Amino acid sequence: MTPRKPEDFASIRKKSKQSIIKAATKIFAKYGFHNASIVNIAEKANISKGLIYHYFDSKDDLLQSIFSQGFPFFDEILKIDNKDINAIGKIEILLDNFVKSLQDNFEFWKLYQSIVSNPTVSHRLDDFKKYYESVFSPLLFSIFSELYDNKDSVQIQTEVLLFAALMDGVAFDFIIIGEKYPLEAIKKNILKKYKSMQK
Amino acid sequence: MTPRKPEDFASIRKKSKQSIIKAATKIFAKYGFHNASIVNIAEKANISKGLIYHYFDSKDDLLQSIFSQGFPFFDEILKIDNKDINAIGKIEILLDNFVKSLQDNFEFWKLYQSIVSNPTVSHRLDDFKKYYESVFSPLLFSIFSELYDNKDSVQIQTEVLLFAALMDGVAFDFIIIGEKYPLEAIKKNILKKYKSMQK
Amino acid sequence: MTPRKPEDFASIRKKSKQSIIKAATKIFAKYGFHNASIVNIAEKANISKGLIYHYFDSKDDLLQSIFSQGFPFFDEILKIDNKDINAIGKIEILLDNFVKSLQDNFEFWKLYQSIVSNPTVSHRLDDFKKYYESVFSPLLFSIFSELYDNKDSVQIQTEVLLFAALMDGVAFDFIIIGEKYPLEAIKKNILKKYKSMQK
Amino acid sequence: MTPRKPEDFASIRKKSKQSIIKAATKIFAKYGFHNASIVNIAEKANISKGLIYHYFDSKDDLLQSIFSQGFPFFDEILKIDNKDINAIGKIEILLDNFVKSLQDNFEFWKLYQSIVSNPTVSHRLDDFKKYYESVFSPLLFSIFSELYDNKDSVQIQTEVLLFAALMDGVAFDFIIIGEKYPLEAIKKNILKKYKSMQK
DNA sequence: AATGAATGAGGTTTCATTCAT
DNA sequence: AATGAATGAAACCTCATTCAT
Repeated sequence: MTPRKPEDFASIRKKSKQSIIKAATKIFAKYGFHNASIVNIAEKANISKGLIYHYFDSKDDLLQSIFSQGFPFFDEILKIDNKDINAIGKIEILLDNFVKSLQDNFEFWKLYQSIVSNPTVSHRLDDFKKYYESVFSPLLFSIFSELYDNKDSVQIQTEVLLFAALMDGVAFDFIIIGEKYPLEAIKKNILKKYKSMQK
Repeated sequence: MTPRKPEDFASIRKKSKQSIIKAATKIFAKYGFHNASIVNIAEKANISKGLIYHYFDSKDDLLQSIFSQGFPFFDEILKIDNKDINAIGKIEILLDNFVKSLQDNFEFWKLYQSIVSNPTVSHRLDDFKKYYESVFSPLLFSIFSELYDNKDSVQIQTEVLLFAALMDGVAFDFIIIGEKYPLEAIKKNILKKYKSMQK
Repeated sequence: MTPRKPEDFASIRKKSKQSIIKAATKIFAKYGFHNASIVNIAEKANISKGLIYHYFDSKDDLLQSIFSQGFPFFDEILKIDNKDINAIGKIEILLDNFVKSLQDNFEFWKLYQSIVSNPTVSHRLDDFKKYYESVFSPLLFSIFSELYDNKDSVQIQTEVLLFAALMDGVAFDFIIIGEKYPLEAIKKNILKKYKSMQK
Repeated sequence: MTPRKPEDFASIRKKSKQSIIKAATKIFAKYGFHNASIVNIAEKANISKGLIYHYFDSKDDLLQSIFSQGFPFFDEILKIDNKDINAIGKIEILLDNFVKSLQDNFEFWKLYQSIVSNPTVSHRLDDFKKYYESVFSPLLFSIFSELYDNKDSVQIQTEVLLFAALMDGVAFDFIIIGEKYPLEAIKKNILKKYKSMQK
């Protein structure tokens, strides 16, 4: 019965928020933002619905918090530790990270997709998308600049968009089709194509 | 003065249904299925909400009717008149048709994307998706079989999935980004890549 | 192509009204007033719903018209041709007529019952009920006055109410239970009871 | 300050549910099931319409709940404490209980009557009617078996139906006519008739 | 921090009624 | 006389949010 110290409260608070975010991600991913009810989420998190409003201002705020917490998922995709590696090597790492993230954070990306396609709610992702743009595009641009060193920047930009479209498309199909989608085979095929282009 | 004839009624029906479907496609695409209200649609179509229920059983039925009417959009993408053309030629036509359809039926495809990503409503697309599978996959399979005639069927299938992912990704990005997305440049780049692989 | 004479129009009009009333009685009896829709009735009568409003002001008016037409059903129950018959004889005829009417005009009485029990619509029956009161009560009063000639008018009135309750109850149960209800056996039993009381 | 305990919630729930059922019984009885709106009921109960849906799944469920709660009303009619009493004594108690219940639970029986006569909703009473059949019929059968010990079972059954019809008819007329209906006088008259038959 | 009772705006749906032809 | 397209009031129901405890 020792009184809790302030940092205990903070940690409890943080833990509670986390468990709500986790439950909400699952429920939003499963039912879609609109069909997921606050009660669903509360049940999944084993708390009362009132408590959700203790931690989040609104259902919208809860959604936004999920994506605020999602930046690390994104960073992991882009993590290339060895800087000395060449362009193809970087693409390989990128693809590896990407496939891994799709599998590990399936629900998060599923939710992301359903939100980004939903015109009314997609502005909730603006920060996330801005961050994505600010980090992902430059990285890809540098990689493809190295890969095709004789091209002009418009052409490089097209290559970047094409690669991005490919990743988005793979993610899209994987999320819709699920486990049966041969992620690994496709990853290898993509890599092979970029390798063959290099020579 | 003379009472309306059955064919008059039929034409009124057809016209009204079409104008509702048109308005609904726009509104659903703009706001998303759940955030679009029947009143929104009625206002867009300049009719009363009651009339919508005169022609469609429910909001769901209206959505389904939109996709039932969407098969032709899909067929147009796959239309390859000249059968004597080679694999690359077919891919080129396919890409041309695809890009054209994305531009011409932007709202339809935007709606399609938001629905397919929406877990709760996506089963409304089952017929559409089945049709897609039954027509699109075989066509791509035959094209890529010709293109890579030394590969086994699993590899061909992977090529098919890759091409499909590429198209889905391009559609995805175009729909999110809009007019600014360089569809034409990307199309040409894709085609160039497949051409270079052929040799 | 001889032009129709005025009386033809009148007769056509009458016939049309009749067929609507007949259909409406069936549909109202089957679904209840509120759950019966004008479209149901129009379909049953093989006409358009608009035409119903040509003949009747409203759904309510249609209901009222059914009961306005129902007086003869009621009169038939009370028809006792031979005036020289004694009280018991009259009761017997009354019961015979009553049972016959329940069977012949089942739907009408079923509708009557559902309306009379429905607080919101029952005032539509006021005329019918008034007529009932004005004709039925005096008749029963005279019969029971004869049957129990030594009783005072309050006692006679109680006998009248009891007999009425018995008939209402039999009708009620018959309508709910349907064909299986042993109307004839019950009729005979009632009659026997009144006969035994006579002595 | 201290949060509410589970038993507090339970008591709030019980109280609220009861007050809704009470209000709903009144409103349904007054306007009929279809003409009674959820808002009417909420106003009568001095709560919001949302709360009704917090406790009941639907308007239909609310109706059914009323009848689920009505079994005790029914049991009270059949309560005959003294088993040593003879058939006539039992009939007397039955009639007393019946008249008392009609007066005490007027609104409930009025609602019952309007529902049982309403073809579309009457199946909501199936449980209630089954219970009625399973309890009421056997009791009456045993009473009339004792009263007319020389009769065969078909005749006894007819007597049972006749008595039931009489009660239904009395209830029917009382509910329609209201306070002015001389329930007591009629009850006495019925009893006298059965007594006179006994000898 | 925690609960769940209570609210009410807003959405879908029904259907009697009107009206142009 | 006849049709059925078109209207809109009114009903049911959902659910994010508030609040007393």
